[in-house]
Amino acid sequence: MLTRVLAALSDPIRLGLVRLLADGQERGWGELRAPVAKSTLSHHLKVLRDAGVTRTRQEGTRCFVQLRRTDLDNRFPQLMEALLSVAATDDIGGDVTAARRDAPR
Amino acid sequence: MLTRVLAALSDPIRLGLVRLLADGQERGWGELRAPVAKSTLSHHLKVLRDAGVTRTRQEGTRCFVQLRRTDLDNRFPQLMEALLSVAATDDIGGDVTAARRDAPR
DNA sequence: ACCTTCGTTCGATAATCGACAAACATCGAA
DNA sequence: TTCGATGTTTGTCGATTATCGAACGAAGGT
Repeated sequence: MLTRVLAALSDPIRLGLVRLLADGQERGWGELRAPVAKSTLSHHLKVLRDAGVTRTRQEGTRCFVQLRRTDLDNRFPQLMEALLSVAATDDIGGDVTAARRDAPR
Repeated sequence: MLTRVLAALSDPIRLGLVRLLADGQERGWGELRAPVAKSTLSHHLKVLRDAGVTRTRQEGTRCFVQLRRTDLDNRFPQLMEALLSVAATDDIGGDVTAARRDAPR
């Protein structure tokens, strides 16, 4: 549902997460750095997952998040491109980053 | 703010209103037909106005609503185009219509 | 002046949301 | 098997949201 996706992306932190994943690279949950508690981050990732924006893969005790770019592009042509472009220009969710893969939490 | 616009458009009724106004034509408030009370409709129009999506012109005792298409296209290139295309395909907010200009309320 | 129309604003209510800490579940390592 | 690391779930808080009906204020018409 389009409205679901728009609601999911109408939060700066979630949009920041999407920006971070925009290169198509899978990211480890533990790499993600956002100015919220981990339970809140888990919540945001669940919202994105439930809206069909991201996919989560579990591997042992840790999991990896990925943007469902091709699915989104099929269902909502041009939308992510337009969105990511504006979000980058305005640096929305710029406080969401990724730590080095071997960085301590 | 992008997130503000996304939040504004994440409601089916508001997206329906935007679809209705997508042709650039100005519409009389009284023409608008949505399955909500008039106070609720007023609220939705205020949300769209405050997000910079629409403009309202008052003329005497009635007012006219218009999509700020060129402003939106300048600020958020390609966004409305992508959004309106998907919304049309999925018929989101299809229960929002416009009555004939001389129709009774 | 009075009434009507039009849209906004005001409460009220129920639902949802973002945030946190704390408890929990799972899995690998020691 | 005990421990530690990793995410999720739960409970709670305050803020926001969608909705309604009713009251309101501004114009215009009678």
